Amino acid sequence: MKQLSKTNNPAEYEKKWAEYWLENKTFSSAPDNRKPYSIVIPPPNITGALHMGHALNNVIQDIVIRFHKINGFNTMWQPGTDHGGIATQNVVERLILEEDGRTRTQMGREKFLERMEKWKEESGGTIINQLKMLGCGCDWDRMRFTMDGQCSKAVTETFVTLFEEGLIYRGEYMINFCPRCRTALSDIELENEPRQSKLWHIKYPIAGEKDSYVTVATTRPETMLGDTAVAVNPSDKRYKNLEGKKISLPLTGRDICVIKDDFVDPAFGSGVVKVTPAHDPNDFDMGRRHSLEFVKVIDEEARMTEEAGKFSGMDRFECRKKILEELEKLELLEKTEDYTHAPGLCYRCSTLIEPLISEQWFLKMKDIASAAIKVSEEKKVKFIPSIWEKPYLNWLENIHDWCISRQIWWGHRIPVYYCEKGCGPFALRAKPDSCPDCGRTVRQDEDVLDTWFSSALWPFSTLGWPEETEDLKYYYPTKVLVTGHEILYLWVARMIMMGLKLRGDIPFAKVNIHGMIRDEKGEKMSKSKGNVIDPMDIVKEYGTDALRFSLAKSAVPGRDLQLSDDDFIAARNFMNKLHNAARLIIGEMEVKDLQLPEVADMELADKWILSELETFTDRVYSSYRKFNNASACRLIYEFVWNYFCDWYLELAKLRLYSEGQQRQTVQKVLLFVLVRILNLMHPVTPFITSQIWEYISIHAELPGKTPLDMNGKELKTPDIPESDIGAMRILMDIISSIRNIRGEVKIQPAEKLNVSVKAETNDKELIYKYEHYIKQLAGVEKITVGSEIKRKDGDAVEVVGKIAVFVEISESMRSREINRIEKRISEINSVIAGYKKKLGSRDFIEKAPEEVVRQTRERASEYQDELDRLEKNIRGIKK
RNA sequence: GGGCAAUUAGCUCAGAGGCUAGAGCGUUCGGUUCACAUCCGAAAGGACGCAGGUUCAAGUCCUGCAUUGCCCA
Repeated sequence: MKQLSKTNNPAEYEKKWAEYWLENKTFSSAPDNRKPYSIVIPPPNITGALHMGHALNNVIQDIVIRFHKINGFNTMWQPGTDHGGIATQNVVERLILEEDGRTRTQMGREKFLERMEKWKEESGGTIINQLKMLGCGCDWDRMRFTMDGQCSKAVTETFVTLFEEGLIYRGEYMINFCPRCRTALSDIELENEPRQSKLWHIKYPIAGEKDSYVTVATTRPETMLGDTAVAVNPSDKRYKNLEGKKISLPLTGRDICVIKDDFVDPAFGSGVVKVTPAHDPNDFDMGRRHSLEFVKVIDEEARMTEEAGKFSGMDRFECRKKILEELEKLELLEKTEDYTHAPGLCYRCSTLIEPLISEQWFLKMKDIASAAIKVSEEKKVKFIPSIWEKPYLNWLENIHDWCISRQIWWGHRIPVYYCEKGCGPFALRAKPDSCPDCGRTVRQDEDVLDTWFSSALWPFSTLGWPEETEDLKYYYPTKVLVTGHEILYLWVARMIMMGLKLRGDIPFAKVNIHGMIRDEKGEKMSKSKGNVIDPMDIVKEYGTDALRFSLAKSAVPGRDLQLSDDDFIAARNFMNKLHNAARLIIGEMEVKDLQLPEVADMELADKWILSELETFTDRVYSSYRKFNNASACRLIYEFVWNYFCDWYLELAKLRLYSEGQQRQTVQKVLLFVLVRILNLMHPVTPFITSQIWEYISIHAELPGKTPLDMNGKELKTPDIPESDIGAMRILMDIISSIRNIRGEVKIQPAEKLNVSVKAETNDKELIYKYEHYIKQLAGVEKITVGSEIKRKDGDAVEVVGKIAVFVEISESMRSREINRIEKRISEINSVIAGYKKKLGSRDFIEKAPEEVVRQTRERASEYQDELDRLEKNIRGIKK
């Protein structure tokens, strides 16, 4: 008989199973007459490697998929990768700079894109391969890439459709420009990080008046060169006198006007603000309201323009220094304060954003957004947990038009063409040979689309849209999207909007939003902090299942996860526990199939564990259905360790190591429970459960080839009378009592005890019948049971309901026993006091439900009984 | 400035208005038992952030406050 090893060794079998699922195409799916259960992966960027966030996100999805597959759904998990626009281009730009010292502009667009393709081929599959090793049950034959032919077609179709409807337009607006990435960013691609900075108070002389000036405060003195006004709040009485006057802008020789605008906060600085319409979003709006001049003094490379006069060509920070020096010399710098503010940073490279005016492509969002608001309000799309609904709605209600053009090369080139003569722009599904209007040569728009433009189409572009494919009909809408909250706006909301707009239906019915991974100190994991845990290191050290289990167990809905080594160790130990339980069961196994014995042949423990199994199964199922994997994991852990192993296996040994009919009976129950456990655990820990399943299959025939191929819940457990469960609990309580005495009074575990039990008829029979349980688990030599049993002098005592347990102890242990009982008595006294107070309240008796009152009375009297017995007995010991 | 969340054992966290508020780790005591020392048995450890309120009954619901974190402007 093949034996399992003494400790679980995941490295020995994990690779085998990962490959098994791939080679057997276990998770391939095609439309059929079963109910579909489809999800789409949040496509990871082709840059970089798997981090804990990916691991968590994908483990959750795999749990969902495996759970539903076990339950008979036709599951389809759409895998793929995202081209990752700016992020990916940055990586390759750095690479070519290292390789041969060239920038992308030196290299040229065509050559650069070739290099990008090559790089994508070489390293683009890293994360996907790691996901395969984690056991992720994607339909790998359906692998997509946001820039492949299929997805690109969807992008073009979308752009042209929206353009034709007039929803996409080109315009000159203030956008966020990253001078390092050299591209526009949408307003949600910024990050704000508080920075220690200064607030400079600068004196602006009033034109034509000697020694008369106003003071403006700014965090960006270099933009003053582009000021075209100063503004005050119309209600600010202090500055009534400025009306009609001009300000002589220092360092430029220009005179600028004074405007009144409600935007100005009279409490900020002096109440006068400088207005730089070309370099600040708020000033831009003011500039428009007051028809101010827009003077661009900083360019796309963050250098000062010609307009900056003698500062022209300087870097923006260098210019700031120079300007401050000069103002100082002119005695125009009134004061400098420390100031903390949170300027916008590029979410890809953390460079300080430069607000610039430029011509970009925008998508009108208002109407599209209102449809997305409606489906959430009508609960057609549900957020889990629901707290995310409000931020989602709030964002949509205040939505801005989406700047979709990017000045980079890696991405979907905007399908817009211009005629050399000036016809157009034309948005077209295919590049025209010549201008549709005049026949001259055309050129394509230089810009590419925002990465998120293509990912917004992901749930249907992957299924063949714009073609009306069978896949699309069968799998769309998908059932649930599993993702983190950091891309709620960037991605989730946009998918819903695009799904509704282009497909006329929601892309998914539910959005399961999980937390973020933090380290043991609660800090965000980041490369710069150096506190990242590489999931692959954890896999190597503890095994994939341990990684998966600890992630799933920590992922309480709506909360961030804090992970430390302890979590992985605990999960590893649990896997080992399961392994060893299986080892015990399989090692002794003679039964050939999954048939439970007749209830009449079962012992009490058998009935008890089957009943508990049923209860736990229901609770685990309900947790899985609510996407509460953490709860499912905790329940499984509790059942396997504290019920099955600690109690049932220990009791099972009695029959397992004996001869006769009962040896078969207990083996049948053991196998049944084990198989159900494997089924319940499989979604979280697919490797070890498959491995154990395989070992079982050597000896016995199971209804499925792996835990995935059968639904353990369909194996019916018999109905067990409540009284049997109660009886088992009494026995367990007696055992715990004896163990408690042993531990507290410090009797060596090896020392066998003599116990006498005072019990009435029914209980007496129960204890007689199952005295071997007590002997086995409490280390008891001899038990005497009777209704007339009297405590012998010096015996230790415990009370279990109506039963009193007496344990013979030696003279030297008496004082410990007295302490123990006295402590217990004072404990019970305070409990009883609580009950008395409750039961003494007329309100409680009258208003609480009858059932609660009855229960409370019962418990109170039980405690009173226990107290009485203990008090009676302690006198005997003290004698 | 607005919003949201969190605050429970030394640590990390669970917790269906109603059993004496739980687990894991850590701590203490005891264990070479034929599945497992990655283990077994026992114990200690808690005004559930503060102050009010609702309720027969509040860790749980409501209000305010404090601290921390996140999102939005």
